[in-house]
Amino acid sequence: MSLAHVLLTSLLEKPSTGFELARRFDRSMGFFWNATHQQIYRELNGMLKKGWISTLEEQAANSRKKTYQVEQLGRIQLATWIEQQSEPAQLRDDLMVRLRAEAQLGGNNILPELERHLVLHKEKLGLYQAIHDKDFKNNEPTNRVLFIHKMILELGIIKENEWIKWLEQMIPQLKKFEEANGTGE
Amino acid sequence: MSLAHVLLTSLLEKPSTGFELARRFDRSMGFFWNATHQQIYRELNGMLKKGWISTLEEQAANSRKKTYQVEQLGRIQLATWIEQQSEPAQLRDDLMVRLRAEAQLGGNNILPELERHLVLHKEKLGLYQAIHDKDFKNNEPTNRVLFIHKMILELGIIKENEWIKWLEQMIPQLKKFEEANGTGE
DNA sequence: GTGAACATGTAAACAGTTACATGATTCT
DNA sequence: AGAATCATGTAACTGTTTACATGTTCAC
Repeated sequence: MSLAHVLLTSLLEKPSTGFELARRFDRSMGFFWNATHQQIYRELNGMLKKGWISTLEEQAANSRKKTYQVEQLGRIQLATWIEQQSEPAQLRDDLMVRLRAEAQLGGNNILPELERHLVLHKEKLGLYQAIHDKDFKNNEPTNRVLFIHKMILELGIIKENEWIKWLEQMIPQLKKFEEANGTGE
Repeated sequence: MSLAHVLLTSLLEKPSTGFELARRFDRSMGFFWNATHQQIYRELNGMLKKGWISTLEEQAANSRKKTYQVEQLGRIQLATWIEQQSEPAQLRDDLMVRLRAEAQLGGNNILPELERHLVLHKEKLGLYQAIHDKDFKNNEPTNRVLFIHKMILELGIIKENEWIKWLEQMIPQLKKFEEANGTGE
């Protein structure tokens, strides 16, 4: 159950509404965890009941908007959770399943999807690099928090780069097999 | 719902029992998809009901063992599914959540977990490389199916390598922050 | 004032994990 | 005969996704 802890971390950085949290997931946070707004609201309600977080009082009474902040209980929970071990995330990659299925079944129809993914990975890389340029430019952070954020971002960049390299090797080689097999299938 | 299609692909390669499928997941298949035996049995029963797969008749009547094979309906399902688009798999990485939480909360307690993960990734890399050496040695496969299997395996190797490189950069730098902060606390 | 973006929620369906239980086969 | 491994299953729970519904705020 990491979602609660992602949210706690995010709220520690800045008290926020559920909506803001969801949006932040689409940015920096999103490349190692993501969640839909429904999941987030449910989790926030749960944590509110357990007393891990609370809503800010100052809110206008006529608004539905609720800004959450972390309570002491939430901090303790997060600190306890950090100590726990977890196994490396296991891949669950639809594209690899499709690729292997297509290999078995034939049809030579996987190329457009590979090319589409190449574009998507390039876009994501561009986004990450833009954040990197903006936040870390050329100076090495002396602050431990910033250093960790930078390293996490760089891991994201590395992963996108590797995907791109792999796809750029895969696509032309599959095309060769297609040619070798003749034009008509 | 990819699990069904992973199983279909696996069964196309070779008719198998649920147990055999589960075991195969721990090997080559497992590095881009994995499932517990309970998931597999449930899915197999579901596909059996839908007529995508069937059991071999030849089985001894007094055994509980059931060997499944793909039916025409299953092939059609798989072929249809391959055509569909899917978004790149999104990461869900506990370790990154912990790292970012620890950055925010302090405590300098994440290093042992990073070192543990480094060992795990090295072990996994060793396993993949052993499979690679065994199956593909030094000769480039001319067969399209084998070529795809090789490329998928190499993607796994690349990913483990990148993790190792990243962790080997991260760990000493975090140790520096620890030292800079003094021995106590 | 109306449309876009902000903001929150319920309900149902689907997928994945954990705990528990049991039978069959093979090896010693 | 007993242990290890092979093999399958039920039940309960937890987590995730999708569809649907609705109210609020801000800019034009």
